[in-house]
Amino acid sequence: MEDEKLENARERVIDSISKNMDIYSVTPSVGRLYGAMFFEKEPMTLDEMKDKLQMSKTSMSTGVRTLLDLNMIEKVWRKGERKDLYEVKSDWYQTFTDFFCIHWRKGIEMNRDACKESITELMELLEDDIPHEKRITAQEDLDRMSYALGYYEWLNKVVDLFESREIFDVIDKVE
Amino acid sequence: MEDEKLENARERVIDSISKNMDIYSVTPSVGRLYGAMFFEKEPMTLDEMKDKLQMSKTSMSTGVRTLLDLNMIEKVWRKGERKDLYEVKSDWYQTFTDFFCIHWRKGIEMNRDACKESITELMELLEDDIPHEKRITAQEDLDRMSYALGYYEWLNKVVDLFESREIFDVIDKVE
DNA sequence: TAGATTGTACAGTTTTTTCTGTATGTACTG
DNA sequence: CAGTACATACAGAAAAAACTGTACAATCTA
Repeated sequence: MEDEKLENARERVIDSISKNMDIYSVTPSVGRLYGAMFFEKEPMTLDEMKDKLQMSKTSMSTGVRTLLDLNMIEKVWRKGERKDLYEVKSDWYQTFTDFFCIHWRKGIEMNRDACKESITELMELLEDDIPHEKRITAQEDLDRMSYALGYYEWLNKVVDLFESREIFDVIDKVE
Repeated sequence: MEDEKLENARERVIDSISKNMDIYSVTPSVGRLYGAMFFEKEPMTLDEMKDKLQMSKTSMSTGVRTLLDLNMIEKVWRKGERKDLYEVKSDWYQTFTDFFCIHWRKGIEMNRDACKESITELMELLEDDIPHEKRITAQEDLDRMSYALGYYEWLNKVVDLFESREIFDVIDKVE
């Protein structure tokens, strides 16, 4: 009776987390795994996960690796315990900023490099004596890429804001 | 000759954009479509896209819809033109904040509601006379959910920061 | 109104991703 | 050292997603 109510309350939240974990580019199964771990008092073993979620141990293994890569869970060491133990990282603010930073830095860097390289090429091209029409196109592309570069610079600063934790000066954590 | 250089410069950037569009949860094909439109001076029709990308018109149609949903491109009206025309939105800062806000609000709202509902249930449960052990569990779950709620509140404020454009007071746009 | 033209719904195919069971390497235990 | 317990690599099966071609509804043209 009380069990059921407790279970329902948990299940609702786990379900919601699972459904929304796609914002972290993660499959619902992995989301469910995270949700399950979130409510577990003790760190979990792969076998416990597999029993809980009724899935293969292999899936638990890969799911755990995914969550580790996302810095959402961590490995716990406990003496005399042979199995690996995992629990969710307790600081969700940190988890968010980690994800945000990794996610966007990745996208920024590569695009910025590509833009820089192409900008150089186009500038060289513009020094040559080329048909007027090509010159126009080159100049337009150059403008576009320069705009992109400025945007990436801004975005980088936004990421810095989170990475440096200054964001918490702007928006206080909620206790 | 110049054509080739121009093409190379573009292709490099389009390629990079395409590869990195997964940060917008978008397939490389759609990323390539976006990249192509980015460099196109004039708004494009579906047929032009299909010729450019050598893909089916259906794919262009769904791709365009995806990009429209993301507020990354917009429909352009031009008199005497029967075909639909599309071009990339020019304000990338706006595009970013739109995406950021939609993306995170979605995740927040549902989880927050789930937490609220479950919190209410658990509080009711705690008013009853229940076994000590259950009481402990209920209280622990309650704490976890309250923490989550606080975090979501914070995240909401972060989204507000972007939506209200105050972020540009914190981090200036780069010209 | 008949005849084109255009965008998309839909069904089927291909490709990609997720999931599982077995097999294997590693590390602990006695 | 043999024996056990564990996590994961790998290959194949199942499921999901992306892509295509056809069909059709809506809109324009004459």
